[in-house]
Amino acid sequence: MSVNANVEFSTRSRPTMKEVAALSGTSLKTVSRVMNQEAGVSPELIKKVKQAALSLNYQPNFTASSLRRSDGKTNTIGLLLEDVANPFSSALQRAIEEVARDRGVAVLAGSVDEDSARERELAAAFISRRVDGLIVVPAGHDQSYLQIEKQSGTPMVFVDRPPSLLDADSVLTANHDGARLGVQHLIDNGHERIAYLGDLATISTAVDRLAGYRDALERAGIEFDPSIVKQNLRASFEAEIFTNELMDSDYPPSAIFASQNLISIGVMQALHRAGLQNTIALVGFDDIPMVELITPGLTAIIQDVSGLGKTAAELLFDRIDGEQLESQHRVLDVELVIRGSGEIQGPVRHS
Amino acid sequence: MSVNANVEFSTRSRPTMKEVAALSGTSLKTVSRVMNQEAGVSPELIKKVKQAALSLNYQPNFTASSLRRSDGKTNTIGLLLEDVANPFSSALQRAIEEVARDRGVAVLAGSVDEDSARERELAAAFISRRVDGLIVVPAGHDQSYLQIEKQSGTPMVFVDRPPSLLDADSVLTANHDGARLGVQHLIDNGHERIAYLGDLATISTAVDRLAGYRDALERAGIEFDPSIVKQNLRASFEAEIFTNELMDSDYPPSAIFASQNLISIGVMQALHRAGLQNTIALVGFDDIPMVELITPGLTAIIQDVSGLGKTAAELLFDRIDGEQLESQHRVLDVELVIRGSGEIQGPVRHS
DNA sequence: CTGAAAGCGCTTACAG
DNA sequence: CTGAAAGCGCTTACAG
Repeated sequence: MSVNANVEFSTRSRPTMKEVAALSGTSLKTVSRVMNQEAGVSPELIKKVKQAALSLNYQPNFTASSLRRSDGKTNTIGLLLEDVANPFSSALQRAIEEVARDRGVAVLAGSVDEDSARERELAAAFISRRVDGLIVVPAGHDQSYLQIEKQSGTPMVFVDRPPSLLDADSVLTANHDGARLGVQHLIDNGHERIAYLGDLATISTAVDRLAGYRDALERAGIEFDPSIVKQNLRASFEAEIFTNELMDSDYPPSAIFASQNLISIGVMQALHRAGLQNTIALVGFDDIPMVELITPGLTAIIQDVSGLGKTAAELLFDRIDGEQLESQHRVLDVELVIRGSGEIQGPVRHS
Repeated sequence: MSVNANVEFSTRSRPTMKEVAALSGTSLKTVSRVMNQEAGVSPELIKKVKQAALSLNYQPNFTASSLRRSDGKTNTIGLLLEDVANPFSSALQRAIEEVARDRGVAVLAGSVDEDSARERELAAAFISRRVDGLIVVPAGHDQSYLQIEKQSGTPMVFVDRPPSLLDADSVLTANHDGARLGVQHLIDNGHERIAYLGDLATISTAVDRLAGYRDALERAGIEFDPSIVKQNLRASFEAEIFTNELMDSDYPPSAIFASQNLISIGVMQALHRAGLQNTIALVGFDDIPMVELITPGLTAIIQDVSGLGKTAAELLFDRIDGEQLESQHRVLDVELVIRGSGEIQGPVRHS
């Protein structure tokens, strides 16, 4: 049974300020004053207007007011994420929402899916809706298309990956240093033959992490061996396959550095299946869910995803508030969390 | 070094159709015709207008056009989720985005956090921005505040949980039948003493799953024992604690039904820590990530989260397109995925 | 303290 | 095929 069968299909159009004015016997301008809580309206008129608004169920039209208002703000920002469904993106979105919420700002979000055409479409869609600012995890390698938009006064902040061919704010993780730290940890535990399994070589974070890996090897005087380095792994199962190949090879590594959580998962699956999880050391970049249930626990380089989102949102709102600074570039530190997999000892004896 | 140091701080205001008209020597209306690809403009004028638009970097203002257009559509919908950061919500968001994307519709999303005040605030924020429709995972127990909005012609669809005190479309999972199926599976494997660990008793899905549990027991002639039933578990660690209590009790259950993935994780942690993961059977509602790495694998009732989002979005767009149907109520089937934890045999012998 | 007029950037409804 | 006028729902700038 319908709760309100009698009104089910009646569609009254939405009341306007003009109608509220008519019902309350005042002017449009007075209604506007009351709705915006401007000072200098007599208590009687305030009461009348509020009553009329209530009885008509008046709901202010924020898009109309934003069109006319001198600041032109829509109190809406746009978020371009890798994929709203992946844990990194959604943690980012959550942290940004938190900052936006406190300011009465709504958040438009979309998935770029590592597709530069999609990135431009989404940016255009948000711009045509006149968002007050943009937070972007870029997929393409040329953000110059946003130059005009930036000059037109739309603040924008890049997160996780820096913009290319565009000078703008960015908030990044210490990818190079983080990877170096992780590989250094394996070296400290007696490993020399350390494989590297990485993401798409077109993603800047993957490039930086590989550089960090090489840096750690170089500092320890270990030669770089391309045969135990694999990039462009796009899924856990690809990492699993390459791990199997490594283990079946003539000269397998004693340790693995996984540049990303999906890759860590693939490596762990391969090691578990081969019964090598307590033999081959593993350090991963990024945390994985439910890490407590797996033995040995994953030793990992953890990034501050909430911090990335919060910092990006704060920078963005500073710009929206009119601050005119040079481009800001923030780099957030990582943390090495020790859980067992990275402390499996390697063959090298340190004195 | 800045890529464009010379223009860094110059903020040109955004060009309007009027300016494009002036530059191209045509009228505002002709520019509007060209931008909207209306038929009946001479090729020469089209060319002139396009050139002028390009040289001014004209970007259409969709909010302004939506204010004037007769359909009034903003091509934006609003999503009220439990928490954009949780996997269920973000999978839902992703599926909805997919459908919206094909129609050129942008998605506003926000987290309700099981807070009914927050639910109303978010709904109001989206409504004041004149979204074309709302998809809601309700937290509160009274959605009558949306009645007026619904009558005003804003389509809305409820997902995962039905609306209360409001007649509207809904897309739900078969929670009762799914839970019954899971508990039935444990009974079929020889269990009679089956504990139930559930979420907040104010959430309708939790209520339905508990009812499904009781239904399965009743059908098998097993008496309901409140001492091994716990509701209102809000985190994995709470489920872990209660599992420990169960195991330490005088008459522990031989099997556990976990009504939700966070609870499954807590139970698994407790069982693993006690070394009982191959002794006590477990079936969970909802999948957990990385299930492949854990032994025994979690036997689970899997819901079609993408299907929920896709169906909800399709229903919503049907309404936005003007279909005037009675309220639609869809219920999506679940699947029992067998992975080992639910097939641990209980004490009862079936002939 | 209150309100009539103009205008935000567009589209609609008309007229030529 | 083209354009001048009016108006979407509001706020601004001004006058009383």
